[in-house]
Amino acid sequence: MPEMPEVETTRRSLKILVGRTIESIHLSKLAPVETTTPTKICRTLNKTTIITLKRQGKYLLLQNEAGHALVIHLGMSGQLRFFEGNLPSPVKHIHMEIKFTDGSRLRFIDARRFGTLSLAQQVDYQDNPFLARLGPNYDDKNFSTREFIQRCRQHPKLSLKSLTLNQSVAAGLGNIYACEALYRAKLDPRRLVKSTPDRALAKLLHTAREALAQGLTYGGVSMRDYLSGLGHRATMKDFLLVYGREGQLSLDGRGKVHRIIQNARSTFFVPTVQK
DNA sequence: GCGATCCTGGCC
DNA sequence: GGCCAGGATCGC
Repeated sequence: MPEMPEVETTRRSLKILVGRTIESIHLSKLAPVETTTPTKICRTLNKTTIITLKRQGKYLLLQNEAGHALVIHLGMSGQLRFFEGNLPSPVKHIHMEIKFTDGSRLRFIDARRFGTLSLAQQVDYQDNPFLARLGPNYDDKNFSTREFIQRCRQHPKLSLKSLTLNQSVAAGLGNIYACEALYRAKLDPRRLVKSTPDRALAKLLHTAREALAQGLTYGGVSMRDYLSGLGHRATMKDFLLVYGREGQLSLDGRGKVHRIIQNARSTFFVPTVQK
């Protein structure tokens, strides 16, 4: 999926939605609506105005004046695209289209339908089961190293790779940045949390933040189908140290990149560097 | 914990 | 045709 930098890039590009009033919402028959119903989504948001765009981990929240939010997860292939004028058509896999009173539109396009649309109506969003499960955001400045380590210790049997992908420990990393963070921390993705000292976990938090921050600087990875909300290509792909480099040297030339499968996902790492 | 699974599409 | 894909849940 789009990971945190891609979602945050999308959020920033969609701030132009603020102040727009929803005229209507159309959901496709196959729209990945979870934990609520299309009717509820429409009834809750129709004729209301978007006042803020927030993000929790990889979830985007479009919040209205009543504090109710449409919660969007882009899954693996989801895109949000905003249009003011002409619409490119025909476009396949449009699963949601919001029409605003000024004639502009927001589309949710998601070929694989791994994305989700849901609602959060309480101030703390804890009524949304997805958001309730999330740990603190990696980019939350109040998220301390101490708390991160405490949260890691709740899962002693997880491999470090599984740990970094676990959104309840800390939210925002996906497969690419998990590989990048582990490489930067010189930690073997197969290593278990229980055999990893606090110092190394602290390092991992730091490198995860570094990798995400760099991703954000370049506006996301843009592997094959990611586009920001306005349709610009991103370039972070050119800066990945290990992800997607099986059989090649890491980008910084420190060793040969191997690919293994963990939890049915590819892990790229450099065994001679990561211990 | 791990593997299977939900989907479609791109690439070799 | 087979393999791969930025995610996350569910059942064993």
